[in-house]
Amino acid sequence: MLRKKEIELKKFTQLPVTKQERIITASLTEFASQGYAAASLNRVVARAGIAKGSLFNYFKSKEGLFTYLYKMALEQIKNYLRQVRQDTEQEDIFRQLEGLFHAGAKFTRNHQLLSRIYFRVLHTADAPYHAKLLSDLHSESLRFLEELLAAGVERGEIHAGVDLKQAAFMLESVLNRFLQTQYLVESATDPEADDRYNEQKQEQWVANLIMLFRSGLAKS
Amino acid sequence: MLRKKEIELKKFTQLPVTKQERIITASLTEFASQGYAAASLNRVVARAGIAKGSLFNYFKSKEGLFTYLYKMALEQIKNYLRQVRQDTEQEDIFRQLEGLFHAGAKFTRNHQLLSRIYFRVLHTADAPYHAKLLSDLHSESLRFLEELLAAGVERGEIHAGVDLKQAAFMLESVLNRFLQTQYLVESATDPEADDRYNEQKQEQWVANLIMLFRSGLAKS
DNA sequence: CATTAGATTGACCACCTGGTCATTATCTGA
DNA sequence: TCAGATAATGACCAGGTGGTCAATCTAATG
Repeated sequence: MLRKKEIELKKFTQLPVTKQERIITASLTEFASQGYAAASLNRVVARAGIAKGSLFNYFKSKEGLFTYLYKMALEQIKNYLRQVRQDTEQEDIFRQLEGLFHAGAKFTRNHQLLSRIYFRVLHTADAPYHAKLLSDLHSESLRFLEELLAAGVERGEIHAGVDLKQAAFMLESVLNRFLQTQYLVESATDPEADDRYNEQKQEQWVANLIMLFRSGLAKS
Repeated sequence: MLRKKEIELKKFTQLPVTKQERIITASLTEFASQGYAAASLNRVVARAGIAKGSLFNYFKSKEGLFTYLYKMALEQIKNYLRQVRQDTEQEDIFRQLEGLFHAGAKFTRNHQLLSRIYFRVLHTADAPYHAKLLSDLHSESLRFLEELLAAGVERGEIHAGVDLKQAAFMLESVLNRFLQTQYLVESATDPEADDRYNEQKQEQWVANLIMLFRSGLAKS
C-alpha cells in the first residue's frame, strides 16, 4: 500500500517523459534564478506549459516540489562520485584528487542549474530543511574523501600521522570553493577565476594546487 | 551639497542611537532568519516599534536598507582584520594564520546575525547585487591573506616557489568553511563540529590544521 | 455509442508584500 | 503662546503569492 505522498509522486513519474522534463527544467530554472522564497510557481507553470492545478496534483506544495528536485540531484551527484572513484581506482592518491577536481569542474559546468541551486539556494535561510539538506550533501563528500585518503595512507602515500577527518575537511573546503568558481565564470571580474576556467590553464592550476596539498607551504 | 540618498541616510544616522539600534537589530534579525526575499518589512517595523512610513523615510527601499546593513558590516569586518594584523605583527606566518583562525572564530560567534547574513543570505540568488557584494568581501580577504603570505616569503618562512594567489585561495576556502561551522554549532549533529567549537579542543584543531598547511599530506 | 473514472484546467480565494501619502503629532524659535 | 517646519503615523494600494476546486476534457471500456 502506498502512502499518499508516494501516490502523488507516482502520478508525476508516470507522466510522459517530455512533460516531466519540461516541468523539471522550468522548476530548476526558476529556483536557480530566484532563490526559494522568491521563486514563483505561476512562472513555473507558465514556462512548463501546464496548468497550475496540475502542478499541485503532482506535488503537494512548493516545498514538495523543491524536495523532489533536491533528491533527484543528490542521486545524480552520488552516481557521479561513484563513477569518478571507479575511473581512478588504480592511480595514487594525489592523481585521484586531481581527477576529482577535474571531474567536479566538468559536472558543475554541465549542470549549471543544479550547481546554482546548491551554491546559492541551499545555503539560504528560506529554503526548507536547508540545514539538513546541506549537511547530508556535506557528509556525503566528506566521507568520500576520507575513504580516499584512508586508502592513500594504507598505500603509504600519505603521512600516517595525518588526521583524516581534518584533511578531508580541508580538501572539501577547497574543492567546494573551486567548484563555486566554475559555474559563474561569465560574471567573473577576477582574472584568476578566468584562469581557473581556461581548460589548458586549469590543468596546471589544479596540478599546482594538489602540489600544495602534497608538500605544504613551508620551506622544504 | 548632499545627494538625495545621502540626505535620507543622514536622517537615519541622526536618529537617537537607541532607536537606530532597535531598527538595525530588527532588520538584521529578519534578514538573517528569512533571507532577503522572504524578509518582511512589516515584521521589521513591528519588532523595531516604529511605523512603516518611518522606515521608508530613513531608507528609500528594502534594497536600500539591505545595502546599508551590508556596508555597516563590511566596515566592522575590515576594522577587525586590521586589528588582527596589528596584534600578530611580529609572529611568524604560521602563528599569524593560527591567530587569524581564532580571531575569525571569535568574531563569528560574537556577531551571529552578521555571520548568518554573510553565509546564508549573501550567497542567495535573490539578494540584490549579491555577486558584487560577495566578490567585494571575497577579494578583501584574499588580498589580506596574500599580503600576509608575501611577508612570510620575504622572511623565508614560506617556500619561494609557492603561488601566493593560489595559496591565499586555499587558505581562504578553508577559513571560510571553518567559520561557517562556528555560528551554527547548536544545530550540529556531527561530533567533529562540536570539537571545533569546544574551546580547548579547538585550539588543538586549529594548530593541527595549520600544521597540514605547513607540511602537506605526503610522507616526509 | 454511452458511461465513467481520472487527468487537466484556470478562475478564484485569502493573504501578504513593498511602497505611498494625507493626516497627525512633535519640536523649534520668536 | 502661536506659527511654521519637520517627523511620525498607519490606512490604503496595486500586485503577486501559494493553494483550491468545480467544471471540463480525454480515453478506455462495455
